[in-house]
Amino acid sequence: MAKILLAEDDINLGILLTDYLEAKGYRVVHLSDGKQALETFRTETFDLCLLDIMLPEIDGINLARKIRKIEKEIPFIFLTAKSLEKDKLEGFSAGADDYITKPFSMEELLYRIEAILRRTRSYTDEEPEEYKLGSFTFYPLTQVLESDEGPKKLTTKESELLRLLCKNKNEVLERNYALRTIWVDDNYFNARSMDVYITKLRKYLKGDPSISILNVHGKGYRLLCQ
Amino acid sequence: MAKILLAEDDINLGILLTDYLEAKGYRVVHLSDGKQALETFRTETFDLCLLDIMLPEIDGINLARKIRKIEKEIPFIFLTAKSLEKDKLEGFSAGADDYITKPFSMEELLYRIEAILRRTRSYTDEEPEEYKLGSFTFYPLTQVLESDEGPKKLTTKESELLRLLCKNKNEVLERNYALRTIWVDDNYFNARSMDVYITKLRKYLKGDPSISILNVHGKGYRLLCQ
DNA sequence: AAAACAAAGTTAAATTAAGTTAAAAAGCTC
DNA sequence: GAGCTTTTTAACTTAATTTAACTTTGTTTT
Repeated sequence: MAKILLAEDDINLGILLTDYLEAKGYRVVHLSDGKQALETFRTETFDLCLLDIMLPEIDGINLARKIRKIEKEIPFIFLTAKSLEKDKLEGFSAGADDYITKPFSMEELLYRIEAILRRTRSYTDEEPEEYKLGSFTFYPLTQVLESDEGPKKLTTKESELLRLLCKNKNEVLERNYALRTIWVDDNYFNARSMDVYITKLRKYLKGDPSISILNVHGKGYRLLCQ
Repeated sequence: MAKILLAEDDINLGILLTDYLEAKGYRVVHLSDGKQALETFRTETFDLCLLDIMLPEIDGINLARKIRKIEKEIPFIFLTAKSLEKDKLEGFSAGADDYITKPFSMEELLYRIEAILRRTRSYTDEEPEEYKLGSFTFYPLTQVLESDEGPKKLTTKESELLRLLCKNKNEVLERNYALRTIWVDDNYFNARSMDVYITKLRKYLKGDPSISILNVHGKGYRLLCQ
């Protein structure tokens, strides 16, 4: 299971988070200042960093920059008490993968952690070069969907959605899972946006009647194919 | 972390800058006149100089010229209260890497410092001699892109952009990161300029269909190659 | 089973991002 | 400072994504 570096100076919150995440099966190393966190990062390997923005010694954003220099691919989630836009911008420029404003629910945080680990793993884990879908072949890396008619270049969003459907071929891909993975945030508007993309994918795939994207009401979608 | 020489005679601003940059993890040595700054530069080593143009004893521009004689490669950023064009011109002729007009935000300054350090460091870090891109070979140091057709000399901007793409081969190179690294400032016009360079690079690389520069809408570019 | 509600589907418009090409401006070199 | 290259600006085009408005389908309530 994933190993998480938690840098949080509020001791109570830190312990709470550690206990919760450990209960969910993660390994958590909790440090209460930026300097210690950096030292720890140098000597151990982690899958994800959970950094408070306001930290003694080295603040979260600079800590992230330093960590990024050591390991380019590691994902960050920033925690912050203030919902200041400025922080948010700075955070993203330091390479934040996500951002959560205090107070937040443990469950919300867990969702985001899982979404990020899924995203980062999915590309580092061996990604299939191609998916066979009836008379179609989908190449997720190049974002191309090939049919008898010839190749069709997909947009990023189309391709990511089709990729998730393929990974869960013949099983239910949950709406929220997809939204969190592709759109990060599963709000109303992103959900509408996803509807539009489902329509587009159905249109692209309608050449072969053995392939279809079924809706499972209230749950998600099932990509059906032999 | 980088060590910065700050020459600023406005004591309040000097202290403010020193505190801010130290909080961001830099080591800062603050001097309030040109003579002291030069003396200090002779006895210690720095990674970057932040010089006010108006300084007692030796003004910022002449200070820069003297410092350049001691260390040829050191980057400068000039600070000035007046937005006088004349100053700007003189500053650049003295070898300024960047220029910031008071009043400026601390964040703005930080961005520029980071962009410059990235640029100057990236060349001292071990840079690959060549990148293999399908049937192309790109030599970042000599700025040459070689294909079956023969070698093509790239311009500085073309080469730097291709270099960043290569460094992030098969992953997303973020637009803003590239803009800040190559163009220093990620404003609208520089972004348009970068578009132009992407078009140029695509044209140069179109000889090999296995190589392509994919756009990831709202994020950046992905240099795709086997 | 009709009404009420919620979820999903469709289509088009609006918005924002990116692509292309040419011309203008800025930098060099001799 | 003429003649070159490089870079930026401009004008315009195309494309990706989101929003909106409206329709259909499924589920629950009474």
